[in-house]
Amino acid sequence: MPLDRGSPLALTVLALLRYRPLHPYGIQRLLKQWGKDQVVNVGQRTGLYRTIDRLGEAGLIRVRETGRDQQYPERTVYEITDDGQVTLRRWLDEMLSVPRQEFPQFPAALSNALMLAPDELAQALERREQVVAGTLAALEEQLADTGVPRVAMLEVEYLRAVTEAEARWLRGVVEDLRGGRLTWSRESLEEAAAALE
Amino acid sequence: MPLDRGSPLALTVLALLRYRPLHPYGIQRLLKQWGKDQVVNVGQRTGLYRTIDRLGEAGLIRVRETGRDQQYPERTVYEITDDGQVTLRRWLDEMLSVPRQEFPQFPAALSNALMLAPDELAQALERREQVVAGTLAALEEQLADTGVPRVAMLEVEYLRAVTEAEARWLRGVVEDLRGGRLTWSRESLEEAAAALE
DNA sequence: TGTGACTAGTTTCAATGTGACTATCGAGCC
DNA sequence: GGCTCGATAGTCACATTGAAACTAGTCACA
Repeated sequence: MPLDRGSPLALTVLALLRYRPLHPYGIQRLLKQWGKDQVVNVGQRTGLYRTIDRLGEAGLIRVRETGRDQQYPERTVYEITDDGQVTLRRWLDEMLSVPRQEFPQFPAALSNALMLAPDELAQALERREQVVAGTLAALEEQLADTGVPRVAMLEVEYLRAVTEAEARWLRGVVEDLRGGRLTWSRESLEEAAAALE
Repeated sequence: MPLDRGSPLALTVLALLRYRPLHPYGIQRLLKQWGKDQVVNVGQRTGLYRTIDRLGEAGLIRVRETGRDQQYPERTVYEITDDGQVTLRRWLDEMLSVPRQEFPQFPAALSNALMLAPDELAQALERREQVVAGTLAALEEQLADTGVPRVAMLEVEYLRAVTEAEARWLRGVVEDLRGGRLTWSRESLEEAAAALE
């Protein structure tokens, strides 16, 4: 059970334990406090506990101590092993350098856009535009907050870059739809489909 | 079992069956032929069969006929139901208009960039740059191929937009790393971490 | 004494990702 | 004839992931 692939959560847990031994709940709190909940799914604790179990079985982390600190329930504190340190580096390097084929919902949905009438599509994309503009603003705000070294904000920079591209693209398409520069009809599409097949 | 959430694959299968009743293997072939394998995971057939089962149980598709055409193994041809038509519209609208929180690997990895030395990070990101440049070129090529109406290429347009943003961002960061405009040391980071906690 | 918020963890169910495995048919090779 | 190869079609098994519900103790406060 060598655990050859690193999930975002597993990577982040390992990295955090490298910084300091901690118990699961503490990991969750610290990750949220550091805003990592933007990029890893720490919301559902189930996933966190399962990840920790797997990391333990693979020997990448181990129990350091277990005990209680009067007012709190029992806590199991984990620490990273040497094996964990090595694996962490490997995972990080691979996840950074090799883009992984993922299948987000939006492009898949877009690829069926022709099912809708131009006006319906415009409405749906406008609603998306609103939300995306909101998250973009939030990202900008985070970047404006100085005091944090840039290297610790790279993921926010990256997210801003791609979110901005999405927002811009959405604006363009909606304008084209509203301006009639992008249209289609059932007939024209049936021809095209027939031609493809 | 009303199946309230649509996965990329489920959406695409429904959409395809709306266009024409077909058997699972045929669905896979046609999706690949239409290049949908870029945006939905049709590579592993297991997922496809399971999706079809679920769609059937939910009453969104039904068996139209099952039989064999001498030289081929037995085939079960499915068709979409009225319920399926309605659900398809609902899913499509929602997937287009409401961005779903997803957790891709790259941002999660990036958020641990400070574990590496500046030079190591630069190397990893350069390797990524290469690959991303390649996929970007492939997307451009698809878009240059005229003959397909624009509405049928929206997902490619979108992917180009965000991929281009990623490529540009990567170039910028690598340049800053190589030029020494983006650096850090263990000490400076420990201070920052302490301040955050 | 009750209520809500925080801490900590478990259980359950559904969906996804991946790889390996079985089996049939037709075509070409020796 | 016997052989392999590739396309067709489908199944099995296993691990991971996502989301929600459920249990339970502690603390603050009214």
